[in-house]
Amino acid sequence: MPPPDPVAPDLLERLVSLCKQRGFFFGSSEIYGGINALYDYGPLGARMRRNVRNLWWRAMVELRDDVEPIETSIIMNPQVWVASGHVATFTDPLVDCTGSCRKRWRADHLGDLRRERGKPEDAPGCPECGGRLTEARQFNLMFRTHLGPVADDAAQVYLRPETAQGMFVDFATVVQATRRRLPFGIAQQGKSFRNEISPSNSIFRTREFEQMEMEFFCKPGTDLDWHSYWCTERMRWWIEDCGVRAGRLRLRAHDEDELSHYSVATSDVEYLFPWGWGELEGIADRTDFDLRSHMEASGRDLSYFETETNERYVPYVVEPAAGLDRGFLTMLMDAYHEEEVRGEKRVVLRLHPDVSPWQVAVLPLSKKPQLTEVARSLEQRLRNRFRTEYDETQSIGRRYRRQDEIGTPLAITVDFDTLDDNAVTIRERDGMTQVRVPIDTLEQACEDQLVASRAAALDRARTAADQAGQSAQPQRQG
RNA sequence: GCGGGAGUAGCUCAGUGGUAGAGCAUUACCUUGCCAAGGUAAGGGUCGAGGGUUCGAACCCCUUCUCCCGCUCCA
Repeated sequence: MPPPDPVAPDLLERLVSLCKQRGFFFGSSEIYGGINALYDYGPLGARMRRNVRNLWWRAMVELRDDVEPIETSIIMNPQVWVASGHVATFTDPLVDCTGSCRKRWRADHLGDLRRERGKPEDAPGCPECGGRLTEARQFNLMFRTHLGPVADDAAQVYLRPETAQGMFVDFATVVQATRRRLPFGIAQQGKSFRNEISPSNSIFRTREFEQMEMEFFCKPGTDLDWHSYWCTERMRWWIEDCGVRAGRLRLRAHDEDELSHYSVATSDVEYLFPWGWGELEGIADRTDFDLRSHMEASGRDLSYFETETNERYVPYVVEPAAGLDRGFLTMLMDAYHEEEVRGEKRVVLRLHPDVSPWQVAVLPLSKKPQLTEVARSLEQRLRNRFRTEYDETQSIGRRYRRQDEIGTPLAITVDFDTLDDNAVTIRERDGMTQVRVPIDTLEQACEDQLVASRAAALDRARTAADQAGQSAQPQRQG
């Protein structure tokens, strides 16, 4: 395994600061002092987050002929969570050390933790210091609430901790409605909620988050092949569609003793964060566990009849489940660069042009009416094709930097020559190069530049091991 | 819950008993006219909250609230 790339240790702090300042994301409810581990997405963040979500939708639904989308309710019949095992087992049993180290442990991991420290698995007390441990307390990670006006046990419901169960529960209905034959997938994006004991690392682990999940139903025996297929495809998506550098990504197969009770094979897509490798997506072969559980609990038949072979079976499921917020954070961190330009620090987000909040910024060289009028109407015109922003405040250099900082790949500048030659300059973010193009063909020129920008993003994602902290050579022309 | 860190301007922070500050950011005007430009001016702070000590508290003492980081959590 290659050594991990060096990562600036305070990168997260600088990025979080930038994100608040520029409106990507920030703590929720801040005027009331905030609330632990919950976040709001600001104007730029909401735009970018939607772009990421759309890229997934495009790749997983629109460009495929074997996936159907659904959107299921966040609150479901509570029996769903009994059948899925979440009521019984989606818990963290915790014990606290009352000895010298005062650490908190997972009660069900104590044996492993002791063994890692060279102690017998059944040794008494704290794995670290041997101190007395408290009784295990059970924390169910599901948020509870009540349905209807009476807050009694009968009305007890849960906020979903994963979107997946919606796909399982609706499997037969989707098959019926779409006349689908296996193999095919059901996909959905949506919020999930987990009352995490210890959320951490900004928006990486939060209690409210958005999942992008797809359950791919297939014939038993073909599941491992499909698992392999989806591992490849999902890695491709992170790198090629989102521009995340391959050198910072890895696909890690779970060890046998690490597998969930329902899975025979799971691989995680992981990114190298400043705090270590973190999971962006889990690709699990869930076998027929979920459908079978719901068949038993509901009494409904969720099996599938294969007409070609006259076989009836319960489908196996391969599930690629990605975290939108984690992907969002990953793309920001992966794109963040600081470099020296003419003795000044330049902060630039080398975001993929399909991810960046804006694609094209339209800037009059100065705030003279004859320039701003042209620039404003140009921006209006380009809106039909691109995500555009107009900015006329302050000096042109400052505005270029401001756009760099939020990852806008292209800036169009209207100058005094424009009034004579009917042409404008397009300035590109990464190389800071400029070309002059006639206004008549501006849409096509922008499109060409974005194609080039996508190619550059792809090239960087595939080949660049690590550019953090390195200075790119500034280039200039025109 | 435990341990650590931190709450002062939109952001980053300085200010350890004597009139609340800096840089950046924001707004307006002037100048300039292609890579974080110069000038002038303006706006913006119950110094997290409460109590105490003191002639006087951002600063000392007590209480409290909140956020951040870690405690290996599987999106």
